[in-house]
Amino acid sequence: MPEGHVVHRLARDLAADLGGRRLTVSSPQGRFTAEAARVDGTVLRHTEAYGKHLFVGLSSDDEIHVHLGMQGKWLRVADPARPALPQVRLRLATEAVAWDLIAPARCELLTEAAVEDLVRGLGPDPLRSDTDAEAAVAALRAAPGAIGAALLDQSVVSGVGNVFRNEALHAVGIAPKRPCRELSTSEARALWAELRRMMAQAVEDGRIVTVDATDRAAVPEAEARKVYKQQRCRDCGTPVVTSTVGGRTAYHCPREQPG
DNA sequence: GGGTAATGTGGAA
DNA sequence: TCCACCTTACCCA
Repeated sequence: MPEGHVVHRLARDLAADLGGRRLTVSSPQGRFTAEAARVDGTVLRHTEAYGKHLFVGLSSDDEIHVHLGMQGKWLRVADPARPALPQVRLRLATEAVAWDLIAPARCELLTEAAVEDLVRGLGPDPLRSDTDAEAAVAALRAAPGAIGAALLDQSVVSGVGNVFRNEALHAVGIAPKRPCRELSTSEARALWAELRRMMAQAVEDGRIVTVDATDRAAVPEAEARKVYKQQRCRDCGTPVVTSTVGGRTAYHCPREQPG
């Protein structure tokens, strides 16, 4: 269940397994059958993540665009001879390995021009090296409404989901309901830097762990965050406050995130 | 075995 | 603001 770190990690892992390889493309579930037939036998040229969007570029000049939505996931299948489950929307296979896409919100073929249009509508992605930090800071300060809502708006910044917005705001001591226009430049800079740090760490970990731990992999999922879905703040023990911000449940520590 | 929430988004109301 | 979508995981019985 994917925020941007999952998509960036997938771009990397798919490229490692499938980059430069000729693909057998199929849609066992049937909702991508015509498109799969069109690109079956093409070579995977590159993969790219932008926000929560994944693009798989093929030698036919088609791009497969995948958005996982809330439930989508890719499963790596070590034995490509093993038939896919019937609910698999898309299988990308070589003779060595297969990747199966389950329950995506979107899976479609786009032209490169259509990809550019889509990406143009996305705000800066903290996980990309080609983003302008000062532009991101300006966009955050200029956004209408609360910072907790702006962080979920993919046209303001992209790739941030409900876990990162709550954990990053906590890390920099900003309450989710603070209006964007009230944020100082230094606050917005700290928030952007924290998003970049936290999300990059999550790409490496393959999960979101924001508590301090020597062995990050050993932290149980339910205890991996400081405020998100926590009863008490894992820094100071203060009861976590829940509210609705930007249409989703926000979590914050009233002591460390005043206002 | 059933019921529900879920790290998301877009369209209807 | 609500709801539908796609599926899984976890809780409860």
